[in-house]
Amino acid sequence: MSEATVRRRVTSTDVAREAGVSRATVTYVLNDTPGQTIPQSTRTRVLEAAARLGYRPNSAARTLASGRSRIVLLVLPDWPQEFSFRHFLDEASLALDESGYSLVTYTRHPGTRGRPLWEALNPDLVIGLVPFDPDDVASIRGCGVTRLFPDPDESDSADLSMAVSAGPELQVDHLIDRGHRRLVYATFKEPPPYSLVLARHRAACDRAYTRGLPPPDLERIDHQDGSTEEAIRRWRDMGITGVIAFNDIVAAVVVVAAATAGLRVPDDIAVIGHDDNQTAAMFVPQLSTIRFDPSTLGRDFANLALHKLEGRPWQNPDASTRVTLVRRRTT
Amino acid sequence: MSEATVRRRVTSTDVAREAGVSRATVTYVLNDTPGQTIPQSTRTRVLEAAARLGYRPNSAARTLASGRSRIVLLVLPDWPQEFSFRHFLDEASLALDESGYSLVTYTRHPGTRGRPLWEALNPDLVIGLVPFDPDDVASIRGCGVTRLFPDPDESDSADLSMAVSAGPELQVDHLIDRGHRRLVYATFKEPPPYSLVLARHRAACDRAYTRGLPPPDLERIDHQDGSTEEAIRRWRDMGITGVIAFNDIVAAVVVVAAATAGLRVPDDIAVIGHDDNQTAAMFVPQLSTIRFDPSTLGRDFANLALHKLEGRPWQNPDASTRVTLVRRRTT
DNA sequence: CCTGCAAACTTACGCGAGCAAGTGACCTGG
DNA sequence: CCAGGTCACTTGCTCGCGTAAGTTTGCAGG
Repeated sequence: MSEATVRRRVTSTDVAREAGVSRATVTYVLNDTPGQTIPQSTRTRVLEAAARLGYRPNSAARTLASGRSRIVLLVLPDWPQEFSFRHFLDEASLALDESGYSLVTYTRHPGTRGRPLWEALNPDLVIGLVPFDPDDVASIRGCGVTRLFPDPDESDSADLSMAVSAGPELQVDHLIDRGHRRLVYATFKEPPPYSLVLARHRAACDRAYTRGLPPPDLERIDHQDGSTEEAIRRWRDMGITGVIAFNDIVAAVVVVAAATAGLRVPDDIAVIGHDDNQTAAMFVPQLSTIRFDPSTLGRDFANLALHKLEGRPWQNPDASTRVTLVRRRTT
Repeated sequence: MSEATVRRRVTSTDVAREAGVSRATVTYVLNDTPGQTIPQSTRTRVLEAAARLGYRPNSAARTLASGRSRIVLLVLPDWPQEFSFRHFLDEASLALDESGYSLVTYTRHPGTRGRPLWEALNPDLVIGLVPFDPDDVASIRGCGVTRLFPDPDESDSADLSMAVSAGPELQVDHLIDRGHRRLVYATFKEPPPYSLVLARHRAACDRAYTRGLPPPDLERIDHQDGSTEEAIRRWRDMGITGVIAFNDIVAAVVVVAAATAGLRVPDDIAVIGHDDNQTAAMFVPQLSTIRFDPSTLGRDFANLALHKLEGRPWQNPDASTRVTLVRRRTT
């Protein structure tokens, strides 16, 4: 407790001296290294010394020596911050923490100049919610990261993407089941469609195809000018009656514009959102949308990471049990 | 380009061998170490060798040897829901990147168990958007981090908090200027008010005080049950005519509930949001709110960080030029 | 009484980079 | 012709930790 003249960081050497053992013993005790027999008395002596001095291992040194940083880097595409995403991250980082890993999130969009974060962090694993482009893969590999997901060399990309595609599939199914045959996919003009938009759109196209319909066009609307109303009239003239919205905000804009254009929702045109945003239930009319359980998805994610990191058993969970339809008043 | 038998990471030793110089020379060239005289010929030889081999310095080794990680950790009280926050982060990390630092964001809420991220990252600087609680300060210091902000020992907390308080101050001023004398501050019951909520509320209270009004109560509403309407009737009976909403979503809920309760907005009750959310302009009626320029704030933030890291000059920018009032139809 | 073996440690090396302190070679001024 | 100073490097130590390979002690079995 005495104030040292120079506030130097406590190292394992200090702990060793304090406990009256060698540095190696300290490491063995603190890391529970298997294959070492250490009596309880020594063990407690070391642990108490470490606690007394407030020892924190230097993560850089540990990473250098062991070759592992115990960091998982989650790369997010350009991403509107849905409220539920927080729960996803909470759950994922908690589950990873229990196994000694730290989760770091990194929002990266195509235009980014500058050094990517995986270069600064030496992560053991880099996970993208959507596939990486080839440049990024090369960059990640060049930093000595051997584990990444989705890994283009392993063709396992399907695993996590199911969590992305299940929602759009439900949207399409629901609209078809309500009798709609001609559909569009709507998103915002600004910001330009990023990878998550494209991934959801592709999933919707695939689903429409398997249900025997043509793939819905990707329509980019704007909520500033009047272009949305114009688009809606165009859709009506084309016989389109079902709108798959990228998210609830897009859905809200479409619904408002439909009213302005004199169309009745859902009779003339049905709209379904995605994410079950906080505002979705408050909107007038209340939005039909897709809800997913972020906590469970977070745990799924952590399990996948641990599978990649340590080869733990893993089976792809059934996404359909994680994602559900919420029908309200716009379909 | 030949496929090595074992894919080993390229080190500075490899570069040195390839360039025909010693390792020290490589370090000097790549780091532009001042005080070293290196002829252009050698310099290019080293740089070309590094490029040819695809050399990436090992950040753990560098951190260990130099004692600096070049990582800035930004601790957020809660996952940002505001769209504009992305621009803030983009701009901040870009500006930091130009000086060789990486920005890592970390969402930490009070209940979090598990190892905090500053322990795993060895950041050079930890910045919180709102003040840290004492436990966290101790934890951060215990990890060998000497620079943190706001630093309770330096009483400089005012600098960044102005970016937080300017919005609530504008909200209060606007309502007062519109003739409202009795105000409340509204936020959601779920999730429980976190530090950003409390910080904004405190700022509103301070402003009300300087304008000669009693501090507005912090009212926690719910958008699921009917409690909001009940609250609104209560407010009406108390003579409250102005509602300061924590953000635009809260404002929207209040507006909807006011309509349900039979009050006219803004005649019977005025509501002002915060953040100029994407939905704010689309809502019916369109929400009055607070807009701020996230890019400029991001650059301000980066400058503050560089000031803390390297003692660069810094003067507190005038927050009032970064934050503006957007009056629409709810005030 | 000696051998063998496990328990309970310690010694010593290496991870990859930064940096202080050398070390020749060359030049310049007196 | 030599002292002194730059240039252009290299040698060697260090950061804090993980871990393989010893080393000593105690005890059981033959």
